[in-house]
Amino acid sequence: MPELPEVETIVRELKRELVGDIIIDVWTDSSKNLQGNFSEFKKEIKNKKIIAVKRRGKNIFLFLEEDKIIWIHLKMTGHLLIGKYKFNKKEWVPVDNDKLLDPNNRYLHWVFLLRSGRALVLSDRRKMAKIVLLSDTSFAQQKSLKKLGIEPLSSGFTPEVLKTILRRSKSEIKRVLMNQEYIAGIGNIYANEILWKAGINPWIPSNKLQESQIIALHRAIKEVLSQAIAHRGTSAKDDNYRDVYGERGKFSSYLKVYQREGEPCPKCGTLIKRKKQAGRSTFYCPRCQK
DNA sequence: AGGGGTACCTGCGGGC
DNA sequence: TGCCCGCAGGTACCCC
Repeated sequence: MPELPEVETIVRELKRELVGDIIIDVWTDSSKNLQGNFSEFKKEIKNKKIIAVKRRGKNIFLFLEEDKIIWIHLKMTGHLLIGKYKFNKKEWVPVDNDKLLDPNNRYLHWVFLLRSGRALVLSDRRKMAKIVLLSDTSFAQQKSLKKLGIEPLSSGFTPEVLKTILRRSKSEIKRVLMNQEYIAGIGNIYANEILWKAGINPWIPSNKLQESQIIALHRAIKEVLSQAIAHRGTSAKDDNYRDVYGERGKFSSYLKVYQREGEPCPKCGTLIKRKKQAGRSTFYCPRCQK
């Protein structure tokens, strides 16, 4: 589900809301999300204070005292919500009635009860989200984390650096953008939007991009991602994404091609096309992105 | 290396 | 209405 802008929005709020709070208990009906044993996990994190929250690519890390790190990847449909919840017969429901309408409350699978009386909740319709308990040492040993590419919004991500990345691969440019080992955090929505903005064909080999295209691509990556963060992420047609308060992301109304098959390209009026690429939908303007 | 496919899971919407 | 199909923001893994 969430890509860099959504995860960044979530993490900023988690940081504000959770740092200093203490996990007093944890409940789940879907221990498959967890790598490892649930009772062990519970024992390790119970009564630990949350001291920091960080993001890396699409990964979320809750740093607890005594060298415990909860690593969460939301995958396609994971959501983190904060609020007051109560156990009603056999399911958790929000105490605040306004939140009953949040579709994610139907799929609550993890509840972290907090000393403050609130809960951090993971909703996950497709149960693919991943939770792993790490220590500083095991954190440093995680292969998939070690392999993560550069943060596209960091100051180190310059046009020169992008050029070096692109020259390394003959793969189609959209695949490279979505490959977390090259650049961390871009998924299908933003890859589509970025390539449209830069006027680049999603199928051209990464190492064939012209200098001017690399400059345009670099600018598009920075602009699209930071604008999406400014609008608190994207809740697309299926209304899936919500922030930790259950609010929609407002970048949806700024999407130019994603889920706009058959609609006119905002630049030239040609109808937007959709084609399968690497098992995903690629939306593009056949005229602007030749 | 790089492209294709499937698996993990579940639900929704469209077509017939 | 009911059923089948394709689709979904991600990623790991297998095959050629």
